[in-house]
Amino acid sequence: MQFSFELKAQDGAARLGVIQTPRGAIQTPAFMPVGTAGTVKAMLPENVRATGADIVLGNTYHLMLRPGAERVARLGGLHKFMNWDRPILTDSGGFQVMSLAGLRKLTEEGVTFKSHIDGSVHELSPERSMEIQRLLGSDIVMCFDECPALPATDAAVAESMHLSMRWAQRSKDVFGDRPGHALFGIQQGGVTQDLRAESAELLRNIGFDGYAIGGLAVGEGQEAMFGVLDYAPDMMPVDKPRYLMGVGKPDDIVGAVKRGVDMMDCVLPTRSGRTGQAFTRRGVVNIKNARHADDPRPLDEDCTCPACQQFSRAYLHHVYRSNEMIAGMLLSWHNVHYYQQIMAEMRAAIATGSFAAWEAEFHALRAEGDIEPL
RNA sequence: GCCGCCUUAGCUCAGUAGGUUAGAGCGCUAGAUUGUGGAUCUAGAGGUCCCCCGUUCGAGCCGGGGAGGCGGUA
Repeated sequence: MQFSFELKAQDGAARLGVIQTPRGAIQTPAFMPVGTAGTVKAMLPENVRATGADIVLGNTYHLMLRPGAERVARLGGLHKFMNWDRPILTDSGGFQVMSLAGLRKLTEEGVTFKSHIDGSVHELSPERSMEIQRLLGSDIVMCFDECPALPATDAAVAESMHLSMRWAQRSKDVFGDRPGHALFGIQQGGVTQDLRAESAELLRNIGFDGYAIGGLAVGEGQEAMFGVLDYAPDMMPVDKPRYLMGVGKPDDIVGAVKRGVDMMDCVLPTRSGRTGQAFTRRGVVNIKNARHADDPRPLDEDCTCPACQQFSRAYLHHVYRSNEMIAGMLLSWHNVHYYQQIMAEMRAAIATGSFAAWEAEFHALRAEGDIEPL
């Protein structure tokens, strides 16, 4: 089976679709939990799947350092290795070009990293990134790019974008023809419309299976990000999936879907889960806060996840404060479940042309705030 | 009973020749976190320096007495 995308419905700019891959379908708009090092941290694959996730992420840079792409390949590929037989999207390592800025050297050829684990030196280039993602067995491969931190000058953003576009061409050249596997280009250009348009055109000329919007949620703020999303999705081919990388908080995701984004990923549900922050319909709950210590009520009375069905806020507070591993497990589970719940509701709303009404209710419930203290 | 050591933030402890507003780590109270360095960062609250008396311009610090704790010894 070939990789394909079918647009099934549209409601305003919001799109309902389905991506077909040999490893299963991905209903869009889709939220993709992040499993950087071959695990959606603190969750079993079967439980990630049960929340409704069709696809998870892996990371080129982290898996390259440990356990090593060749080793994963020898062991049968990333899907078998981490026991997730559905689609996997792998980030190219481009984000680490930014997040590990202190540990790397950037040239036209690529990036030299000093391992944060043992200091060993590793080279990452478009060619090597493609090879690693092939060895991992990734279903959706991302071009190797540079994700500049914002704010930055237009000149710096333009120079970085042009480098990423040259790397995109090299990525495409090496990726070649791999039936059933997709290669996504990544638009850059910061918050400057002209640069975004130029980047999109360069990517369209190369031709990809999907188009990502990169370089957002890196310090520009939600208003600026939505400003870009007001025009960036329309710069992409209508018949290919559009992937907003690294976003975001629940209201970021709703705003992105509203503006025509089909796919998103973010570490927040799992990272926040591990650090005591829960996302609910009524906003954020910091379970570490002392006010939950005696609260027998669930995190969210309307939620069907195990954390909410089987445990009290008092218990979640206790296990978090006691550094018990189940705290990160339960809160991650809840957060991923909540994110997938939102996605399912948005897909249903788009299908029935009621996205605006759904969105209004989403914001109204959050405006009410968390449940009253006891 | 005697001898020695100890007593400073919730806990474990620093502390300057005797000199403004007494510190640290952890804990506590909150905040941040967006293609995951299981990371990190930010802010805040909290003190009868065991008690009393004395010396001194000035005592957590020096002297005396007392209380409590730990260890040794008879």
